[in-house]
Amino acid sequence: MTESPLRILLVDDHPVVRHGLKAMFAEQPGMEVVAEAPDGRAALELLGGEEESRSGGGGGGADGASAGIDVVLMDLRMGGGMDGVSAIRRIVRLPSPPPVLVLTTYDSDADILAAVEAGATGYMLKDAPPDQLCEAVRSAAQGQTALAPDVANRLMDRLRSPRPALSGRELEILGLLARGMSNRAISRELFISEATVKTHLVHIFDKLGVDNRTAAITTALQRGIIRVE
Amino acid sequence: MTESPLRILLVDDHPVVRHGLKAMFAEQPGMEVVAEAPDGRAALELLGGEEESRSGGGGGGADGASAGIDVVLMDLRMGGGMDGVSAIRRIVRLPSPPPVLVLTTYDSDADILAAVEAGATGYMLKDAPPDQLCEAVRSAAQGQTALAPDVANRLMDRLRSPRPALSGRELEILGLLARGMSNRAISRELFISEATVKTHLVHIFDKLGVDNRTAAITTALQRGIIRVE
DNA sequence: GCCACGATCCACCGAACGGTTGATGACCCT
DNA sequence: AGGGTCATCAACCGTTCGGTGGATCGTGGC
Repeated sequence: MTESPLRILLVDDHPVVRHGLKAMFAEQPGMEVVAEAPDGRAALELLGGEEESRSGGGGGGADGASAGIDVVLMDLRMGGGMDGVSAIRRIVRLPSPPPVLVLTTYDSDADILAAVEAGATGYMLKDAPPDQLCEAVRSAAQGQTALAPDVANRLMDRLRSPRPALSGRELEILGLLARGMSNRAISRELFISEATVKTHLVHIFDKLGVDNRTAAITTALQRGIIRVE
Repeated sequence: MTESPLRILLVDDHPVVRHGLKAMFAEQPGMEVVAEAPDGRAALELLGGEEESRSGGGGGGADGASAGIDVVLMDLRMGGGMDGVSAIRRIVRLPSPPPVLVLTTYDSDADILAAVEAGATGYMLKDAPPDQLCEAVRSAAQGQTALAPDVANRLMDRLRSPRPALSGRELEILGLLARGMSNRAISRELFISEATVKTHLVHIFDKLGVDNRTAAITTALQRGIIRVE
């Protein structure tokens, strides 16, 4: 149906993975890796999105933002450079943005939701078999959602039993909690009273379905609400 | 110097990564991927290590255990099948074991130490540039240690400021702690008194350099002493 | 305007936690 | 026999935490 091959932009900080995907797509008819980037920033530059300040232009070299890219394959959590989610958020704001298919190792709620909310067209895991991956890329290129089975299940679970979302302040306190800080220490850090910290904690425990701070940390980690490091 | 190419066994649960490594080594003269496995169990079978019970043999088909493999490239943390560390532990017990070079995403203390202690010849990270990787494979094939810079730094740090090791019981209690259990719950789980739990906790805090249970969990996670999931 | 929600604070109380000291038995190594 | 480590328990005490029931204030939506 389409005559020209799908032009793919790879964004992944692992040279090995980039190499593998490139080789994999090289074997597939109608798919071609035309660009690579080790992080979000480089990807945006390739897409012509780094020049946001140059508004109103349009007579530049590359025509438009898509810059000859039909689909972006994007890893999350890339060391050093721009985060995958931030990159997605920016890419979808480009004039005529290419669809972004996330390809990552992690399947935590936080990663999935952040990516989808940022505007990802699909979410695949790196342990997927090659043909599933190719199929997903083809779907994504046409703008259709492509989800790995595990990811789809997680989303369905979430819809079935919706978790109450933590407010911004609660997330902030949860983060400090996970650093091992006491209520008093948190209160001083945020310039609020200890009583307020306790109130927030009660709400956090409530929303997470736990009854003490250690359990709050571990369930938050499990659900990917917070992260170590 | 060596005339026949290095024969490599890849062990990784990600098809993409296997593909990438294969393509990468195909470009390198004197290196060749001759076998692949998605997990430790499959790797052992390829190496002829699944028949441990056949002791005293030696006149079988394949000569010895190495089965024509010069070096094993092994991921840790593979979904489903046998863990990478367990696989290494078994491989090095084979009659004439090939060197095992670990290639993984994670650089936590726990992973590195477990792998080295299990008998890994080297430890590289997946974000390493291809030529560094090839160099490491060559070194490993000759039985020489090959460490990624970050990994080497971590090990040196550890040697400079040796951490007191947690005892078995302390690790057990730390694990339960990280599940959000109270002292009383832990005591009931382990059939010991609450006083004993508290004593262990004091020792754990001491060794980790913290002063409360939440901080204990997070530093233990950071150092890779315990893991989420 | 009113209502919902989030963020802030207060007071009280019982339970849990953290720190200390001290003690016992088991085991291993020398 | 002695010294070291580990695991076990006890009593005590001050601090922190968790739970409850309030209260005020601002923002944003209907």
